[in-house]
Amino acid sequence: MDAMTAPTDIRADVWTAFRDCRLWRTASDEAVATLARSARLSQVERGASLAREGEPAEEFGVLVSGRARVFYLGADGRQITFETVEAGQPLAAVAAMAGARYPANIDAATPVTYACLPTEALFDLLAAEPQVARTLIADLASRVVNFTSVVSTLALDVPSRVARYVFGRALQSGRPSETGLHVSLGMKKGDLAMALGTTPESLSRAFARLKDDGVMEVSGQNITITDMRALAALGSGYDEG
Amino acid sequence: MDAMTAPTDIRADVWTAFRDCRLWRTASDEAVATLARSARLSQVERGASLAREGEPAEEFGVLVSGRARVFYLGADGRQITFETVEAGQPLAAVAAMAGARYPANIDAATPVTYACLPTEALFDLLAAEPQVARTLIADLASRVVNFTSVVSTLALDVPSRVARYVFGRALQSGRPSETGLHVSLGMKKGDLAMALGTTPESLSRAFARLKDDGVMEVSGQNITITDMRALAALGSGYDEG
DNA sequence: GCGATTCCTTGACGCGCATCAAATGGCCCA
DNA sequence: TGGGCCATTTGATGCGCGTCAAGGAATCGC
Repeated sequence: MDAMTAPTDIRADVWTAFRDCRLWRTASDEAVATLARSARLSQVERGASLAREGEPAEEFGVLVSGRARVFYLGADGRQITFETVEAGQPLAAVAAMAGARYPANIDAATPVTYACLPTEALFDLLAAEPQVARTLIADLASRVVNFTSVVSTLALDVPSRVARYVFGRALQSGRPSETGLHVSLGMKKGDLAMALGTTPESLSRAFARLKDDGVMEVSGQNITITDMRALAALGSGYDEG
Repeated sequence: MDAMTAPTDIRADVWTAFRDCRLWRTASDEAVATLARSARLSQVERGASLAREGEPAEEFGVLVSGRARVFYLGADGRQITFETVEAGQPLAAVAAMAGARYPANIDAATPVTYACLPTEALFDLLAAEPQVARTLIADLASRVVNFTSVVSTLALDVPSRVARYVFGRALQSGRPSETGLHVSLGMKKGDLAMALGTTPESLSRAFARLKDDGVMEVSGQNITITDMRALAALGSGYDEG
């Protein structure tokens, strides 16, 4: 992706993560290196908590390796996954920029390495390179837009949410074959259930129903879409930003 | 609020709306005036549509007078209100900055006057006065945080959503008395039902239940909170930004 | 004061989903 | 090959909420 090799005083994986981070995509290599140097690295095991709802957000992070899950903890202990964060993506940056408290919880979904930065480091970068602001603003705005899609997804029933998800996967990684469009779910069904704000049981029934209706075939994590038109109609409103 | 009077070539109400707009709170009066001058004014009646989901967002607006409702239209025609926009607040600015399509619909809840601007006008302002970026970023970030609260609210059952709303009202405008904390709902119950993503019937039952449980007394739009602790527990997770 | 409209409440009913419980299937390892 | 563990499925049950329908209650008009 980037021709530049890591500065010798920065770990290669850390450099890659920072350089890939879309918040400051348009920043210079030097500015990114400065940012990376001021970071504090942490390594935690699967299941560890990276942030708890309600704590003041004075730092933000960049995920170096592993996967983290951002979720809201309902009053009754039920949890809804907002998003899954992967290497090179910012962690809790929004709360930090808003100067607010964390609005959600973050857990490590796998063993995770992440870099921690004080919020001010980000504003220092903006002062040094003002053109980065436009990138950052566009990114934040996109996040707001994406959240509206999360909300609207929750307004649909479970089969529709599944249809929307599969349709989205098909758009970005579907492989045609003579029997239909092949798609992989990309995660275990239990995890998918959580990401869609439902339970494994209901998800299973939703797949059974979509199968009965002749929309798709299901075999483990592998899906064959047999009626793309019906799938699109079910997950209606989907648009890929 | 502002000592400055409107430039003579700008309508007083338009100037007030632009000067009050929090997106460029830190901009100079001249910059705001430039912005206001490049705006196109429109006036529509109650119920008119200001933006439709799916249309490309090449302009954004500032509400000069009246109230507008931002809502998502579910597949079955049900609608969920995201927020209510009042005078001096931006309209569809997020979608414009993201360069995306409108993710939601906007209707006039009352007769509305609004000013329309091309997206580039905003970026011109940022180029002229870079310090505005920080304001804008903080505001956008807050919006993202607020959206997470919308999502988490939808994860609660209806009585909890009501409790959360009343609790929030109590924090910002509760008046103590010997019988309890007096609060006004601030809108008709039918409107509140929509704002909370439910129906008037369910809202009515929720109030009845809260009354039975001894949490509050209800009389028209006037609420008397008799058990603040229980109310806070029901609407748990609330935090005032 | 009286009707008309709008708003709110109450009851009955059905649907979708979460929950509990149990059965089935896949996979690794001994 | 057999046992244990986990993911997935299936069935039964109950609850919350939206819907339809009807009955008050408040407000505004004249």
